[in-house]
Amino acid sequence: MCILVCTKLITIPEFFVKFAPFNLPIKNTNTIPKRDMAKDFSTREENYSKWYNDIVLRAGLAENSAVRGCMVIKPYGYAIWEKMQAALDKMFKDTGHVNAYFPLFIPKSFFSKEADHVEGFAKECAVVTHYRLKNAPDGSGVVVDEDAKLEEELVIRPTSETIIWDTYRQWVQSYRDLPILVNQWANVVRWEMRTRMFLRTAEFLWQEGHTAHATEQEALEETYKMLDVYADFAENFMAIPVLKGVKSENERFAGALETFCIEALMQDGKALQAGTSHFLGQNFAKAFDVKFASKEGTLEYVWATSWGVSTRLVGALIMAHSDDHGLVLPPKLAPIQTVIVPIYKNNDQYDLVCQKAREIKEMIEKRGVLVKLDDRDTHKPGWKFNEYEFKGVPLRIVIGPRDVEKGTVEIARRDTLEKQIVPIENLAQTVEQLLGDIQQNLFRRASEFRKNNTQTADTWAEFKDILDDKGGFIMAHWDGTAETEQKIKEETKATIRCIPLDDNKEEGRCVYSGNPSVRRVVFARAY
RNA sequence: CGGGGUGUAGCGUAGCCCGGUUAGCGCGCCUGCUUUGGGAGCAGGAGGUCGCAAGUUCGAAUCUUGCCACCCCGACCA
Repeated sequence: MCILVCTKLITIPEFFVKFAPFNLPIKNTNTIPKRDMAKDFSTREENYSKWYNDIVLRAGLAENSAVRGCMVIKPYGYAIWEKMQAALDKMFKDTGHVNAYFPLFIPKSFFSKEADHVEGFAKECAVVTHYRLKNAPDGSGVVVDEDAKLEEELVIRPTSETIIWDTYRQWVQSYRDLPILVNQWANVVRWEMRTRMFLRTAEFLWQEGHTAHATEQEALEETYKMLDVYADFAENFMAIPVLKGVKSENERFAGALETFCIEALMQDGKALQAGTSHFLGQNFAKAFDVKFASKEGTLEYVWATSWGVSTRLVGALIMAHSDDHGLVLPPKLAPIQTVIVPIYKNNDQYDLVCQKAREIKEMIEKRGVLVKLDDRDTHKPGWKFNEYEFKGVPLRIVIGPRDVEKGTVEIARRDTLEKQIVPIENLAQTVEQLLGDIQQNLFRRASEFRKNNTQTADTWAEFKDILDDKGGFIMAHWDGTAETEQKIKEETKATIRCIPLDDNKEEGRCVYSGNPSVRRVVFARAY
């Protein structure tokens, strides 16, 4: 499963910009290895979907499992998720949130309480109906014990609003109990028809924040605040520029009054929603009867938000930065930031070089850099180079007998594939600086790409031409109706990704209907 | 759930039409020697109920039927 093959080849715009020479006083050997086309993984241009899949599998991020639509996240992929979790969790705590955990199972009846919400999720819920197995009478294995039918069936959470709001009713009596600023790290299940590793799986990992507030204003502020946290994370950790905006009615979260999102652009010109923050109004408070006594002594329904990002971000990370040599990771999210590969011809050299390598490792680690020394004798240096390149390790340090003699190492950066010889003296500082450069360069490169793939369309013909050509974000006028949006989707598969939060008002005519419009919105084909 | 396709070693595959020695090859794996600054070479070796079940036949990876799994396209979606 999950191995998608594109029906047509997508041209990947060449966006790699030449990187400025390092501002370090060192010789640049700069031999960029050619990609060996005989190797058995795809390029972006050949087959983008396959390229994506090959990276996930070959970089050891995840693999398909025995359960259809579910993946096994392997240690290296999980390590990336853990780094994302660590950064986000800190940001949540820094903005006053605390973690908690709510059950995986939700009583079926909870879903009937909020009409839009059930409408949105009913079609993709896994349901637990029994609680016991027994041996089959004919000895063919185990079967469900029909006598163990649950009185009330349990839904495996597709999201936790219902169980959380049922709980919040118990927690809230007075304005003094507010706000509640809770986040949970959890798995959820949405029974998807078609799945792709990380981008859409039946079960996925995420965090969901659920907050309760006394006033509409405060809840709205929370919604915006968390959107900003996500945008900050995307740009500063993932090195992916994102558009902040509000969703159209069609794309809004089931049960929300307003859904805000960050939208990122992938290298194949498709958009990917990288995070959402919902203003839920009083919908859930009313559905679950969560009221509080205000200072004035009146009984009010509380105001709510929810917000989340998922393991889908790992997919975004892959598609935003990686190249035909494999994964490219931004240093801030790389489980291994620098790998050291020793070169040697015999045992004496091995001992000499590895001893120096260990010293270097320690020196760099003192700066808080995650370093791995690969001193395995079971693989050759060339093999290791390719291995770590494919795994997206930002920096590689190579040290051999000649280096030990001269007090140098070779250092290669993954983003530009450039190599240079640098002195061991101050190496830790060099590494630190290069990691910072790489982080910045990736963001700059992705921003450049987005800029080059964001176009305006004023006519319907233009609109369709852009989609047929290279895709990307299309800024176009829209008459604000769901009907027009639906028609555009049916004809082109492009949807409104968001209505940007910026202030760029501009009178115009809807690209489809010709009706008046006050601003451009962002269209794209999306994941 | 509709339409199409594919199941042969850990992975990728040849053989299938037109049934007939011991099912072949590449990668990977194991052993030994030589190697090690961009995926090492040579020699030897291990590994297969040919998706499952039934049928046709002297004989089935190959033909027939049924089932299962997976993949692709559509509807749905973070």
